Amino acid sequence: MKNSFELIYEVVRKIPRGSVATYGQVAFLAGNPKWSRVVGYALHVNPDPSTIPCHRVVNRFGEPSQAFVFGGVNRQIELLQSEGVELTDGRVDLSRYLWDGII
DNA sequence: CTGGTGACCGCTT
DNA sequence: AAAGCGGCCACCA
Repeated sequence: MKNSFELIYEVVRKIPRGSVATYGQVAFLAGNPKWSRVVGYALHVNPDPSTIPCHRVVNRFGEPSQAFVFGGVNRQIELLQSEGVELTDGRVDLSRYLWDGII
């Protein structure tokens, strides 16, 4: 019996490199579109940041979370750029880099 | 044990 | 069309 967090972690772990997914997308793939909040908390505990690319998860506006205490809010932008994701005005073009969910 | 909060989103009026 | 509200899970005090 997997907890909701496990499902969320698995979905986030499946996010391909060079693409980004939104909390709603992860929540939907996890099985419940209303888990968007749970997704945020799941990444908050982020038990394994090495395997869980939380930096690839952005809010609905394509911006990184404000409370992203991952070692610096800018850190996330740096990581995304390092993967090849183009950031526009601190925002990600969801139309171009939004993960289709087709792995 | 209970209450409240949190990296959010979708729906209703 | 816009604005406001609720909802789910887990952890903390």
